[in-house]
Amino acid sequence: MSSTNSYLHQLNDVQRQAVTAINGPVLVVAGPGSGKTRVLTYRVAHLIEEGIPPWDILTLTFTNKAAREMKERIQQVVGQRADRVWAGTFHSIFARILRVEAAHLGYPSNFTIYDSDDSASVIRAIIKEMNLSTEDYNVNAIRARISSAKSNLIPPARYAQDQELMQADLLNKRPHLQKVYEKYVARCKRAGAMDFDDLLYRMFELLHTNPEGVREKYQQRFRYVMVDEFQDTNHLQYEIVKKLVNYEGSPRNICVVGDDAQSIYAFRGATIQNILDFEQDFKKYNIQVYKLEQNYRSTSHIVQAANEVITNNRKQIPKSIWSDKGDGERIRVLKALSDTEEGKRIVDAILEQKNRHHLRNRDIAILYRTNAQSRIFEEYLRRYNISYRVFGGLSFYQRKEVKDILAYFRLAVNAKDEEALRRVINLPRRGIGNSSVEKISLEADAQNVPMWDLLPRVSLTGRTRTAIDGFIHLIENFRQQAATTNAYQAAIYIAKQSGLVDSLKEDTTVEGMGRVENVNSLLDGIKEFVENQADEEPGTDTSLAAYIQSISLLTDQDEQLQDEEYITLMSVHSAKGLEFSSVFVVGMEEKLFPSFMAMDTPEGLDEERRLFYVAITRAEAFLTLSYSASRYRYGQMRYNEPSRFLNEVDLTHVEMAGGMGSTTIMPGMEPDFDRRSAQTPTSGVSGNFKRKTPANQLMADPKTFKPSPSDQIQTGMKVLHLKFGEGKVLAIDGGRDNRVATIFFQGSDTPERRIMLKFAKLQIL
DNA sequence: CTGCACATGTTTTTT
DNA sequence: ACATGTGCAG
Repeated sequence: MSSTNSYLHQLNDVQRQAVTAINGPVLVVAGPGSGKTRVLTYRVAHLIEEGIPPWDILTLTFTNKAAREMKERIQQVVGQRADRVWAGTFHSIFARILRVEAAHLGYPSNFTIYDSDDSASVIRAIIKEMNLSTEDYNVNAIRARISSAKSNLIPPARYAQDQELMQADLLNKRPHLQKVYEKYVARCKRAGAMDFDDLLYRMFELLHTNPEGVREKYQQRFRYVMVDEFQDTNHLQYEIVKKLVNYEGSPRNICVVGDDAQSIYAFRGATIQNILDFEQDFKKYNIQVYKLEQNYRSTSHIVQAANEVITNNRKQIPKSIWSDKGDGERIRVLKALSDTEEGKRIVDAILEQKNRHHLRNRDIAILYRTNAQSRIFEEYLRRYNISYRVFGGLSFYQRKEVKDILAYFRLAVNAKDEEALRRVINLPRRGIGNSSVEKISLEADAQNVPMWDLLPRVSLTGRTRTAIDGFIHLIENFRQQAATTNAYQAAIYIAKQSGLVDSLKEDTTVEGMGRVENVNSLLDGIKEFVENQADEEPGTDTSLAAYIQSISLLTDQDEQLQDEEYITLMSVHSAKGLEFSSVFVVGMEEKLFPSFMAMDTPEGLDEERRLFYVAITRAEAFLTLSYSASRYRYGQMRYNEPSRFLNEVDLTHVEMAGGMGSTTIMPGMEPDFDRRSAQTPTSGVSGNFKRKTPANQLMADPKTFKPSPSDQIQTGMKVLHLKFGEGKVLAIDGGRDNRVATIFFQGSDTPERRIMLKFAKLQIL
């Protein structure tokens, strides 16, 4: 039956093998644009067609969007049965299970999920209460360290015994970090709250301690497990997966799909070691490995450039991505003198492309290393009247006014939630100031009870006492509402009675009105939630608690957009998994891309390079890279050198057109503010590139290497190149600002190379 | 307790 | 540049 199924004919040989190998462990290494999602979804569809009950299948992804798309695509093949598959993010699936099993862990089933801001706030309070120096105890650094400890399965007690960790903290002048960690965990617990890491950690704990045989329950439940973006999993996630599938007598029907070259989240604990470990761990169970190497997304120049770039990394799973879509356009490189000029040139180029190639806005993306870079492009896009959308930055749910009202909702659902309590106990002002809150907090800590429980009996008098009693009454009232009416009714009630909306309305500035607007759209969203839930199946949960749960794992990225026509502006990180006809990767400069934070270590640099790899492989047909000689950073003008990554792209893939500003735009559209930036337009395209070199062939010692100024380099000189070693300059040609040297490097497989002197690092010998 | 001036710390961030 | 947090005077 299944062999005649049409979906199998939509796959190439390797893809089909990966889809139909349903028994035993499978590792799929999937290059960019190689049909990874297709394989994953068809594999699930295939399982169902083969008679596996959908509810036996678990697919874990990283984003809600990926999970949703997968469900939709499975549905297209197998229809409604797709709804019964367990498809979701690690966090959402585990949260769902943890709500059911919460009692085993000493948690209420309506536990709150703390986001990163909540976590930071808890840590900040602990540092303050312990009277630790806020200078040495940087909140974000501590949060990262706690997160990393949890991700590596090191609870506070084990942390205390770990000499290496304790020693490192001591050296960083944070000897009490372990104590902060311990308190943090205790506080989350007593607040009935789990942070993002807890959703994983507690899941592991549940399977590990195995109360009343829950482990076996889920092992039998999930007989087929799949993991997407496996290169992004951290140690803890892999340990959970192993608990689920790697046990005595297990069929070990586990399929992981990933690409080591696209691992860009090492900074938060993701490790490609998991891919290597997976191969080892399942070796004896007849593991099958498939490599998807055909790229269906991009033309050859782009794919080959990507291949070249990534070979500069020290470690990787060998693979060769190829495309049969033809050479396509060469990669363009734009140079600008300032960040403003970069903005203008990019937007000019966008206009030109739109005209010449009839691209729609949605075909185009501007990708950058840091979100702060978006502003200048926004400015020009606005001026040119091109619609765009910026992704990333503050999410809707992170806005203050939204968080404030959500805090009331959270409190109505779980009164133990201390972060929510701190947020709203004096909002709007009701005369319960910092010192009172501090007192309650310290007392709660001493007695190890939630702050909420202490409110009635904490020794405060007079006005404050009255205010607190009023607050208790208010929240009790809200709890009542939340328990008896649906989410929308309760939300409206709370918004009014809390006084929050009224106090927001007092601010009649544009921003103030925007905040009221945001609260209103939140309320609209809740209304929609109630209606949708009611539509689903009669009897589904439309409570405020259910609403809070549904949004606490959502981000802005999940927002479904109509097919509006806009240009996409986002960080390279956010662009992973997406594709566009035309991609502009901007800010290709040292210290920016690669980031100065990651430049010092080889591992950091490799990750930046993978990030660049991700960036360029987003492009289907047109790829433009740009850099600027200077830009503002933290309010200060900085001068930057072009990114070393530009050097790693072979010249053959780059458009060398000397086209001086060939980016003419339609007459009459030239904005006059251009005159304000008194910059002369630079001559068109340029770049600094090298020819193909084998990776890891350092022929000069980087420690003693000192590049000479490029304008001193003349014909006949002996020079040293970092990668190619010693060479002789045979000739120099090109314009004054664009000199290209032909250099003969002895012993290289392609001894004669043409190198752009402007940036190439050469030392005169 | 509240409001304002000053100081501080800035990569990326699926959840 | 800019937002967010802390300290101090009223």
